Amino acid sequence: MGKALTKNQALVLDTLSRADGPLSAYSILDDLRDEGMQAPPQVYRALEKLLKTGLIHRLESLNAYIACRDPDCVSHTVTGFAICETCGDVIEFAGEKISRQLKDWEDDNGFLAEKTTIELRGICKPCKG
Amino acid sequence: MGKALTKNQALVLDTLSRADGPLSAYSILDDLRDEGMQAPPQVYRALEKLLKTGLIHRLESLNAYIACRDPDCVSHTVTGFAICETCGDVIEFAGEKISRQLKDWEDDNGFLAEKTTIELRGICKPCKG
DNA sequence: TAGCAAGCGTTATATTGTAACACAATAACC
DNA sequence: GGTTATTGTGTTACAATATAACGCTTGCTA
Ligand SMILES: [Zn+2]
Ligand SMILES: [Zn+2]
Ligand SMILES: [Zn+2]
Ligand SMILES: [Zn+2]
Repeated sequence: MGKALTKNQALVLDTLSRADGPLSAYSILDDLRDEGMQAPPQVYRALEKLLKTGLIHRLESLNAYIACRDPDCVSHTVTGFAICETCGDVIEFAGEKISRQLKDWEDDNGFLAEKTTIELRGICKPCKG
Repeated sequence: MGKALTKNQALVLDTLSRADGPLSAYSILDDLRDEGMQAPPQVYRALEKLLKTGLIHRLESLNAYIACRDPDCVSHTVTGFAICETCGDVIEFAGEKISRQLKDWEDDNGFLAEKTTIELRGICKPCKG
């Protein structure tokens, strides 16, 4: 049972859920000025919590955040993101096989991964036409 | 035939090559003050060029840069990095199989990746003991 | 020799992220 | 209940990362 969110956490999550793409911390802040959010630390603290609970993801190559839209995300070993450079769309994918390949590499090399980042930057199907 | 590097590009590459781990743009700048490097744009422009030619890599999850140490790096479809949170070591790996899995996903989903980021954050073999 | 592309040096600014502090709400415990 | 530990809050100030824009130089090359 996941803990209830605080007001700020709920606001940030709500903003990310409504957005149709990744948002920077500062654009979240701007969106929430009217709701009483006033300074970066408030946003960053909420983001940190939401990341820890897996409700959102951080896109490292964009310095941006996105709400998790995959219902079984938690069950995946790794989550990948395909980011369209043209329309900005982000597709979250599971990559079970990739996950296994990475595990193999880890086992072979004695590396224990705590977090895995997989991000593709390119052009999505609709944008290719 | 790769073009010769300019002075600034050579300086930046040299700094990254000597380093035993990833460096931030600003620490490169600090290292090169005595060599005449004075402001961020000079470093960033050199980094951009070196990235384009594949001589260095950018670690997205660290906002840092590292010299390529894999002799056949260019022949790999994707390059992965395992970053130890304890000692800071970075291991560059090839991931041919992973590359193929990603290609499969791309084909299935009509996505054309131009750049692929794979970064593992965790603990390396020596640090685990 | 004129034009062009790439790089350079510089200043200023934009963007992203934290440290630190005092206080408030919440949860845990006896 | 009352005490205490944990977590979150609001705030100010600042650090770290990255880019815009300008005018100039250099080396090709047509
Ligand atoms: Zn997810
Ligand atoms: Zn697209
Ligand atoms: Zn490489
Ligand atoms: Zn290590």
